[in-house]
Amino acid sequence: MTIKVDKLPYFKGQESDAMLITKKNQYALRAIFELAKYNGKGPQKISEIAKAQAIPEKFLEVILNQLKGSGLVDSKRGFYGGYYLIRSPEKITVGDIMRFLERDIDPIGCVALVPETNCPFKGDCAFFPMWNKIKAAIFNVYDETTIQNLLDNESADVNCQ
Amino acid sequence: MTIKVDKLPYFKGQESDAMLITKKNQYALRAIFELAKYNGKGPQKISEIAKAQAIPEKFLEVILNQLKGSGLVDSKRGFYGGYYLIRSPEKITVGDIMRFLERDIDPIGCVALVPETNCPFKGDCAFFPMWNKIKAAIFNVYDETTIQNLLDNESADVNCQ
DNA sequence: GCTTTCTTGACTATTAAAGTCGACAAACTT
DNA sequence: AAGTTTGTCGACTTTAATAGTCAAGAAAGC
Repeated sequence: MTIKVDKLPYFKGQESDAMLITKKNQYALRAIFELAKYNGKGPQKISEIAKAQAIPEKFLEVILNQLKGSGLVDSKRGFYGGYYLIRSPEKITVGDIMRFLERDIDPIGCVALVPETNCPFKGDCAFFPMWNKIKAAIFNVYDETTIQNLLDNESADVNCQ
Repeated sequence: MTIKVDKLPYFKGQESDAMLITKKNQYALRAIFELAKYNGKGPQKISEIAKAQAIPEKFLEVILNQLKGSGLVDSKRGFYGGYYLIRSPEKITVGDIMRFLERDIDPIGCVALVPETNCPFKGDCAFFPMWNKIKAAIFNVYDETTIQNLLDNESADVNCQ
């Protein structure tokens, strides 16, 4: 539920206990956030984004490549190549990105729909309404947060740095 | 974000991609839920709880033992031994349980408090308000859900079974 | 043709979480 | 008091998703 910090500066692998988001998905968000900074200023190189956001470069290659399927980013090869947004930061929500990243995961997300005979979760039906509420609450926040909002946060310098 | 079901009936290990909750914590919730069913009717054996909720017995031993530290459950050894609640189901919220289970995890949960020089997350400060909102939204649901509510769900038979 | 950069698929590594084991200590039975 | 039953506890092994890497190839521009 929290983002653990005690493994800094170089922590690998998963965050601990019930993290909200995988590192890969964090990287994806941060990459798009970084692209948004240079929106309209031509393609950004993977290596630049990786450096700016402290993301392992080779891993970022994989991630950005996948993100092309989202319709949010596109790329160009060669000397002046790189990645760029194809939708403006105020029209991209975190929800758009998260939904894309989680697209291959079962969209129902409910053991309640599993045939009774297979269902080892005798008590889970009772929990189902709660998990649904939580999921809705999370996506409510995701959907109301645009990349532009995040850029604004940074320039407002509300927190550290 | 979802609870993956395509590995049933016996899936081991983690759920996929950014699950809300670990299996261990799910087991803990379900164990307390099960205890609540027999609240006031004497101790329930680990083996019975394990069977009822399809939890690996030896693993459940570890979990229930830890839960004793929460002040929500207690145990008794011997022939008529087992576990039992020491607070009534309507006075236990999911939030109580989750907070206990996550007690050893950094309570601040914010990279923003890491000294700038160590901070590899150049963009994370911008994300911080969003993560905070989400965390609050989740615990809002957790805190308003009592174990009694869950029992009521089950008897209402809203979903499967 | 040379360099740069993205592309692609297959590959390996890591590590938290999941699950197990066995000797022991209470509590009750007869 | 001997013998069950059941919880206790620490150390241990296993698992599998996530994380991260590699190397050969294909556009794009100079």
